[in-house]
Amino acid sequence: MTTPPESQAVAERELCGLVNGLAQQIANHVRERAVTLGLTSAQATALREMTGPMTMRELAERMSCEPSNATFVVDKLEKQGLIERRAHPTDRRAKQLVLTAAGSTLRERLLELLARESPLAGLSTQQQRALQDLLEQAIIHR
Amino acid sequence: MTTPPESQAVAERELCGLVNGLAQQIANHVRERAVTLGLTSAQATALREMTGPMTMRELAERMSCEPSNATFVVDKLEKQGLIERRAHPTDRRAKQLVLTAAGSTLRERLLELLARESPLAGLSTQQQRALQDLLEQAIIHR
DNA sequence: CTAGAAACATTCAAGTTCTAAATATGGTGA
DNA sequence: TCACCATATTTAGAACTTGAATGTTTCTAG
Repeated sequence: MTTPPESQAVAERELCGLVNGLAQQIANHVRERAVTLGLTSAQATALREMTGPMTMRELAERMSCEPSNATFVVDKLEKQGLIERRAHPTDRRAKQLVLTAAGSTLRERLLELLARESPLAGLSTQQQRALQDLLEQAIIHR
Repeated sequence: MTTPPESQAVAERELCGLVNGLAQQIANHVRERAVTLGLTSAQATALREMTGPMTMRELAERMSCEPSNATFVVDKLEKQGLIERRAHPTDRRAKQLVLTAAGSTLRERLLELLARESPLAGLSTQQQRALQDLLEQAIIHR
């Protein structure tokens, strides 16, 4: 009992739509929480991804954007005193990004807000695990 | 055997990252195909969502964007002769969007391109169904 | 039947995000 | 050393987004 390739394509299209829909919901969720802290979405994403000291390139990759884009965002965060660009200890080409005390504090509050009413709350822990497995396989196998 | 709420939050954060990652791959996939047809991502999305005559508002919703944004995109498509704004048959406030012959042709080519090397090809048909179920549940229950 | 509220589309202003190309500087290996 | 790669930034231009305001038209409560 195979599915005709025609409706297969339709199903994949709808599935892409669902993935985008959920991603959109997540993005909205982030944005809504971010504005209450005076941040844009990208700034919030950057803050969230700052799990520790890293270079511009690393941050750009974690944000899945171009380095020039990361420069723009970090500029804003630096102006707000949330992040610092230091000389990289071993590579003089690179900068080392470090959160300031204010940045760390704000990051904690952000993570707390993001955890509330998560867009994934409609799924049980088992279902979240299943979803994770499927997404990992989809992302890796291409 | 319950999971501590701490690591639960971490897991959800990672899952959000995966969803965003796959959405990004899909978006890149669309963009790469779109440029070969002289379209931007948003224009391609609009074309893809034009399954038939509809109003600006309907299109905006299908594109999950603001109506003012849809105006911007439709302007471009209209200049390229791919879409037409007609008077709505029953509501004089609304416009009815209709693809031109060129628009229909291009849409077909776009759909064909999008179906090739889909970002979801790493999943079997069963897995795609499972993913669909999970995503629908996540999106609806919130 | 009429006045007020709501819906549709557009415009405008301001800002954010993105790509692509160019630049300056520093590292690396033949 | 010298040619090549990597890091970060700058710049220019475009695309995208939001939010508010506007002009029509429709709906609806009274």
